[in-house]
Amino acid sequence: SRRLAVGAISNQGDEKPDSISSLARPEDKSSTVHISLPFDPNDAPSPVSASDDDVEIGGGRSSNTGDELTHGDDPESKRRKMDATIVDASPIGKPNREPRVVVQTLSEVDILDDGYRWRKYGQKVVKGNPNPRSYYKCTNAGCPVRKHVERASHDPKAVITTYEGKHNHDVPAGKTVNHDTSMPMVADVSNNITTCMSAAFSGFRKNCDTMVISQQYTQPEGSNTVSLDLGVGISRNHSNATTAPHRSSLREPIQSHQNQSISSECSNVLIQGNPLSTLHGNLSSCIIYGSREGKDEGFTFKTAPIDRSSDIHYASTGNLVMGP
DNA sequence: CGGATTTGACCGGCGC
DNA sequence: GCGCCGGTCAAATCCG
Repeated sequence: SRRLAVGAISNQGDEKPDSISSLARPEDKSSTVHISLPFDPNDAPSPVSASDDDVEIGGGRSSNTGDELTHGDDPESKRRKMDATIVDASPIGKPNREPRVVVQTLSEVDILDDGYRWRKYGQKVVKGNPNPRSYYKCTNAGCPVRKHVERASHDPKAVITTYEGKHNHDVPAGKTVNHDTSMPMVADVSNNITTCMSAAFSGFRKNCDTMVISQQYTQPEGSNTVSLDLGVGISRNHSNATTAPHRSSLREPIQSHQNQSISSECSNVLIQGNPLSTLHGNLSSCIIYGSREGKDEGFTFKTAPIDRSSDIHYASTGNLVMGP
């Protein structure tokens, strides 16, 4: 079950089930989340991998060699060959891709505080996007996790953060007070979507000092709908925890344009695995619907317009105070 | 002064 | 084989 619980990353080996989960986390000013997780169909065969459209579980390539993290080898294949004695440890094409989590947030700041400490090691302008992409490494010794952050070309408020790898350590003390280590994650991960959600949610959790998530996870037989009710409570205004430069004076509410529902309070998470699954929960002002990532890595949540009809969840659940 | 950031160069993959 | 491109390195610089 442990593997299942980490289905999204189980192909990478082992370790803390939510280590990767903690990666995905929106910032306080964020309103949307876009998560992409790799799946190993062999590890976590899922009955919901029906759609190629928006959600496909098991889209990830089954590498079975994804132990680079476990073994502590730095899988970097692009090592500069300054020294001829260096031998590439990963001779096979690109069999072992690190787990990748793509988080798209709407934020005015680039840096999303996910509880970990990052050191910037590069910046590059990539084709098709005038905004530079910044590259970060986890500063924790031996931690292979990297991430890159860029703003979407089409939406200057959309920050796309891509995480690669799994943290082999906990959130640095002081960054996050993660009291609720026993927080019930998704217990039954018969559905990989849920796994992804657990990843995403735990990311939220890590963002907060205290966050109680109670979930009711149901998947009616023969239905393509997954319901996930999350009661989210955060005790602390976490805005102080962010390392991002603060334009404290600019506290105008994030305007909701097309793909976002804005509420600094708790709201809904809707994962629409079109057509295969719909996940309802309460989280942080975001609607997520799954989609497949183009390549082999793939599981992607994209944001979708919130259905205001579901606003009832605002009242019925969570107190996710994301703002100051 | 130590750690983080900046930035140009370098490297390897990939397409033509 | 060549050039483009994304990703990384590392020296220089910045900053607390």
